Amino acid sequence: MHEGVFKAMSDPTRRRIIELLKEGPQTAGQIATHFAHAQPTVSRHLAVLKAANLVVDQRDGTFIIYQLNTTIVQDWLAWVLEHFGGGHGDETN
Amino acid sequence: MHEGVFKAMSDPTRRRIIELLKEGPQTAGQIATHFAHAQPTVSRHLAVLKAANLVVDQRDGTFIIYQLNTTIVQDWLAWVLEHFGGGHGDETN
DNA sequence: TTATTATATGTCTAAATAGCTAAATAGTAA
DNA sequence: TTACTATTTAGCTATTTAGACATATAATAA
Repeated sequence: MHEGVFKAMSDPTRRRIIELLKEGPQTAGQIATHFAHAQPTVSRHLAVLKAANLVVDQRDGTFIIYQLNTTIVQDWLAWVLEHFGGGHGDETN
Repeated sequence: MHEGVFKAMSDPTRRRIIELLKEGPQTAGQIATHFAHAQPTVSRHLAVLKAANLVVDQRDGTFIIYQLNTTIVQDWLAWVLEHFGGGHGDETN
């Protein structure tokens, strides 16, 4: 269920993209300027984030605007806390 | 800093090992019985968790007992919450 | 010493990953 | 239509990864 999110989160570039998008939606090109990578490389990372449903995209003319899917991020955080936080493992049983 | 932890967390088998160890220390062999994988495969996963400092091991005769490094798990959770939780990105600045 | 048990490590294979350049696509405008 | 811009996709390479089996190591016991 959260497998894709974990995989997406395992890459530092993608984590930075998520942090960037926390400050607001951005164009694929704008996102790419924050990295030393070639633009297609960043595009691939965006595709991974999109496949994990962590971001949503929306075309505006020739631009494609990426936006954080806050719900998924929050759900994942809750799941992570439930499974690895706390102290004794199964307080929900 | 948390790169190793993210990588370790990205594998489902390792996540299950962490969940198992939340219930208490276990022998490498005991851990292995919970999975369909060959013993060396589980041993390799334990080595990854150990490299990420997520677990600590301690020999007891021929056995090696693995234990969760709760501090690292908590630190990672705090870091994840700080970076991906909340709503506006840089409340710590 | 030898034998046995528990675990790790060597070595290989198949699959996945991240990076690149080049080419394709989608939209806009002349 | 052509031309231009923004972005994705194709195709490739190098690296990493997870899995397996075989072998090595470490501790104990006889």
